[in-house]
Amino acid sequence: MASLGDLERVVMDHLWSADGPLAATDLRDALADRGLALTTVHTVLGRLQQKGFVTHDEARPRRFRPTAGRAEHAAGLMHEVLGQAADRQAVLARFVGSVDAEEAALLRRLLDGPAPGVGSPPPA
Amino acid sequence: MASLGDLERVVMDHLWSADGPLAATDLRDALADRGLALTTVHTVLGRLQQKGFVTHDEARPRRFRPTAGRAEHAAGLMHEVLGQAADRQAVLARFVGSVDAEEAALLRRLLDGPAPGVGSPPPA
DNA sequence: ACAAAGTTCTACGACACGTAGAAGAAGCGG
DNA sequence: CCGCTTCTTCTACGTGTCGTAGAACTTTGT
Repeated sequence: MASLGDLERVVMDHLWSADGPLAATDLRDALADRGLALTTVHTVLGRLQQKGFVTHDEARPRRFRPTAGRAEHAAGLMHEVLGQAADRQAVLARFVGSVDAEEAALLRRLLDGPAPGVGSPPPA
Repeated sequence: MASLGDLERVVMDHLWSADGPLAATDLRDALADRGLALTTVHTVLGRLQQKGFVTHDEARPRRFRPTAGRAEHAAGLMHEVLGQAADRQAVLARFVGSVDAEEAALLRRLLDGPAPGVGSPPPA
């Protein structure tokens, strides 16, 4: 999985938080604090598209949306890290050993049976 | 946590796999397939040191060793990913939902009680 | 003390990323 | 239908990181 630059990550965050697909102008406005030119937003969106993180529809003011939800993305990264490790057991052991009690409890619940309501809803 | 370049990762892999600390020449020899100059190895080691991934002793042929074990590193990365996520529950749910049965069983064991023999031995 | 080996300093080319101008394409009000 | 505005694409530049290594300096062994 390709990695994200700073601006790329910020853009993805906005897309993930958004209710629906966003146009480039929406993002430029959302990132108004950076005072970015619209073309800059487009360049970033183009790169995100090349990397497979976003897609856009065919309608004319292109609307972009993430190809995977924020949680899927993060879980995917975790898997990637785990997959690269030679000794997955050891990694999982360290990982489990360092999660806090609350998360441990959550993990137990998740392992004992797919938690209803927190399944795998497709991204908005 | 800073990220690793390709060569940096290879070097770390060697250090992680090694029994004890390695000198620059050991690494040059271990990476003989790349035909790297010794100075190249030193540059990489210097950058790894700056990033906090390795330390060296004071003895004259400097001997380098990782500051954290391979598993600690991977687990740390997983935590980093998880920590950045807004909705940690959702991420954990996706993560657990996509590990294979064997790993799920391992996770359950690890959560139920620290697995003996796979504790947290400090890196060699 | 001298040669060999090790270490540090500095540098360069390639590439990713933030940034944006210029040019082309599409839609809209008249 | 037509020009104006907006959107999109193409291309480019500056900076930082990384792989790479030469040159110079330091330490060690004999």
